Amino acid sequence: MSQESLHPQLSSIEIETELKKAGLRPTVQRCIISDYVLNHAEHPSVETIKTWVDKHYTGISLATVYNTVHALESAGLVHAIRFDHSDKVFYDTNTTLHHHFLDEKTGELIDIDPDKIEVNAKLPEGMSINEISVLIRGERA
Amino acid sequence: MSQESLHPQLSSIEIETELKKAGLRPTVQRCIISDYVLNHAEHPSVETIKTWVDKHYTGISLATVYNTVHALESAGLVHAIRFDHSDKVFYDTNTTLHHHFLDEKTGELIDIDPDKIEVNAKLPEGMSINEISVLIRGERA
DNA sequence: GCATTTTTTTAGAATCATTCTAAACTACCG
DNA sequence: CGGTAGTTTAGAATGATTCTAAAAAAATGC
Repeated sequence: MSQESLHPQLSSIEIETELKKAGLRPTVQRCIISDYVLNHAEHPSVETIKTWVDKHYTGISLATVYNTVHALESAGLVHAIRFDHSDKVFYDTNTTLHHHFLDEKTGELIDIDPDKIEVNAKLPEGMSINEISVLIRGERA
Repeated sequence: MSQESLHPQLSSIEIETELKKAGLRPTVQRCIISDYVLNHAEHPSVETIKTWVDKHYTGISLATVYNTVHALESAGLVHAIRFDHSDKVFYDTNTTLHHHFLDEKTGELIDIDPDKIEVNAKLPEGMSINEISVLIRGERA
């Protein structure tokens, strides 16, 4: 599936090396949180992460969840995204350029591969483009 | 300029009728705030609005600024937008479909007319499209 | 290994944007 | 006018996030 290219599933062991490679110490807490965020969650918010963590482990503080997502973000493993419809920050595992589809019925957010969307922009003189991101709102059958 | 089609400049008198037409009482505070938001500001945040209001008038409360932008929003005169780079809500005067250009150097946000950007999306089966919005990040010379 | 240094985790306090509340005020309608 | 409904207000409450300072854990050096 094309899902695979968007969310490469790393095993728990790989998480540890992934963190190390990114210059982050693979502490217990970080491994737990990062495994969830990078391998299992879909655009989670901090709230989502904390809820999941609390259900499966004890004694991981909210501050650590924040610390960890910030560490992942600075390391480039994750991307903070925001949308008009919510005041929450979501974290996107997919740090390569891609687009989003928002199901307006369910609120579900789905990654769209960049080669599925073609954008042609005629911008005014002097505007240079670094990045284009598209949000499509709609519904899934 | 194409600016005109995006930000129709209403005179203060028209503001009053505009508010009435939208079913909002044209109170003194609302006229002041709405005139700024609809006629003079560019994608203001509540903070921006409050700062401006405080500089030009006295005794308008923060709560009223919030109340007013919410009223404008429910009336469809304004649109709340959020971007990855900021945790603030911005209000967009232009409620018709359009796109945005974000100058990554200055943080300035510029409206882009929809006919300047062509989008071709090949979505998976069963996804219907209600609206497409494009954000271009780049720099202006 | 053990002592030292550095980084991480933590609980709780602080902050910031936003919403709520309840009382005072204003606008509109007869 | 006088009453009713809508609006404004200050300040309290909320919710997300950041900060703080101390305890814990990990890495480093010998």
